[in-house]
Amino acid sequence: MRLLLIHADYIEYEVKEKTKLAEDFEEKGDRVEEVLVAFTSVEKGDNEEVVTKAVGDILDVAKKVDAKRILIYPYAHLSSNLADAETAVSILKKMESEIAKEFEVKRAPFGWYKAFKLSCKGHPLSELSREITVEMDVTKALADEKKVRSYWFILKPEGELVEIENFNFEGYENLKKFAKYEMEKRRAVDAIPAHVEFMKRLEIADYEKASDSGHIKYYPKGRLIKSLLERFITEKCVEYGAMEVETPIVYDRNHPTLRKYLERFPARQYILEGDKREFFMRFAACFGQFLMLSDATISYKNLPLRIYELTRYSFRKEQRGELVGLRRLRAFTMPDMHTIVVDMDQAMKEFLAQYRLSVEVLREIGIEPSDYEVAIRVTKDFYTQNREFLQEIARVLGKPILLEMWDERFFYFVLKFEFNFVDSLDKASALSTVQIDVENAERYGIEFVDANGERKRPIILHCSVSGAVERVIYALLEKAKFKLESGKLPMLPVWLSPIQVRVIPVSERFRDKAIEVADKIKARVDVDDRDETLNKKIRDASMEWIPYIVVIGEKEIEEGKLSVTIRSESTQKEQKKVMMTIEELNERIKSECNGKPFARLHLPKLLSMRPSFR
RNA sequence: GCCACGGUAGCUCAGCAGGGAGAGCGCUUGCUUGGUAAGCAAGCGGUCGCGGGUUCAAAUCCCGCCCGUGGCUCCA
Repeated sequence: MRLLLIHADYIEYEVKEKTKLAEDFEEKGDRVEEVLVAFTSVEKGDNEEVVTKAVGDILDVAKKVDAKRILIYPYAHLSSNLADAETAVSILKKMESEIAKEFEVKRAPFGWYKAFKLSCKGHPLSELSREITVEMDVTKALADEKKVRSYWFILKPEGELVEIENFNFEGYENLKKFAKYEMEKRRAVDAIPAHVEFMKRLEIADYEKASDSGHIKYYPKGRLIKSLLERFITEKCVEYGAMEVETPIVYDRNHPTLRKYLERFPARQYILEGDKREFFMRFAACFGQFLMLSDATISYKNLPLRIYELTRYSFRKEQRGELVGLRRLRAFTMPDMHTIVVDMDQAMKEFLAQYRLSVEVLREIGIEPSDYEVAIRVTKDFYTQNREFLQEIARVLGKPILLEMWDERFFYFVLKFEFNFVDSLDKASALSTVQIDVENAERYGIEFVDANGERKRPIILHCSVSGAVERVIYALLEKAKFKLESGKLPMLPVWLSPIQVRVIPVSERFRDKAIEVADKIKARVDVDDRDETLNKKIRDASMEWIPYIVVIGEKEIEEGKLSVTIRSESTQKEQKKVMMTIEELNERIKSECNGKPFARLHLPKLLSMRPSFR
């Protein structure tokens, strides 16, 4: 709603002509003296809360300027995002009746062309404009969330549930850090997270000042890593049985179904002005997929039914202070799979299967169960009814789990798990997650037909099998930091290393030979043909975390073998050098990358041809 | 969004009780043609984050804004 408030000696108006939207009005016009005129545009999405706020504002001003009465004057020209006429009239009437409780008030008719004369008093407060918006129902939603009470437990692998203060954390240091972080959310550190330095130095990614905060640019090496992860994660979901789809990135903010969802979750949306409508940018793929499912004809025979999308991007306008490197962004890429199932029994079976899938996906990416901690969030009711099921989950990884129990359900789900990575600064961030949603099938009108021909509401599972791809990269880089601290050499898994093999000629004379060898290696391989010393080139390759460094000179040519420095077996003190044939090297790399997608090098093969991006 | 600290060459940073804009790395050129973690030399390179103010004079002092990091908060 937009308001223009003018404190006037008088206003005089005369109705001229009806528009199509006009409300009934018998008189010719009116003259009101010593009045605060509230020129008002009712906008799309305005509701009772807006009325309350607007009335509060108008009364405030009226009292401050000592006006004797108020006139509500519908004035469309203050906004380009007007509400429909019916809503506008009802809102204006509501304002009138609310103000009438405290103040003398009149209202000019809606939908007429009117002539008016007005004498503005001209004192400092005599002309004011206001824009009244509601943060959806954010305040209410936040208040509701605060009311939900959490109880913290540790679920032991044998299935025993222990109150957190009675759990002995000896031998579970990481879980202790995580639990502490979750419950207290306090931590004083004075360091830049390790991955931020790595992502810049390795030319993976960097901040882009010309964009909004939390939007990142990816250099060729970063794009390559990200692309491989995206392909891998997508393949795993499709292999699991999901149908890949693609849905829009922006949605109507006032779409009846979506609006209810937005109100329920006080998100921080990016808002986009359309020609006629106002849009928000998606924060997950739920909307598009749910809308697609609500139009689908689904039989119980089709269930469980899974659809999947890799969102590039999802947008969340997180608070400035929350944004850090690749850990939390305002635009991120997330695998988002939704599964609809017949009933809670099937939901639990799927939940367990997707839990196992998430473990497997992270493990193949290079993130082991020892690298993360499991959290389960569950309503008290669900826990009480499904104790054995939760014990079964606890057995999968055989390690204790942090369990948060809510006395009532506030979110749309009754059960959720997350895998949380604890980084070098003891900060925890969620990777994989699955939730059992008992609310959105109803909201979106998603149905299936059961064996008796009756329409039923399914239960929906939300699954992000790896969590945001950017966050996976963050976890891999932070994990590399741990390696560095333990005296080993930091590196990425071979299948994700932008350059897998570097061939270095001992001198200019062996350049062509080096290129020839490089062409026989089946991997992402490049050749350091720069005019630098051998030492320098070895050092540079090492600084780039290249898994295999091959040196070519007289000796290698004579022997017909390669001198290979293997990073994963070297330490900061000593390099592991092995003589092997090209075939042996190829075989080794092949086995390390088995089952993972491969992308060719998308940088010039010769280092002399390659720019430095920073 | 709030509080604190930071932003100087492509990168990492020094200079900051006001008065010549610097170093190392990188880049270019020349010498060097090497055997497993930085060969030598010269040169190029800067609206000192942006905007305003104070001053004879501002990278340096003051105000506002932007970006980053930590904390608060938050994380559908």
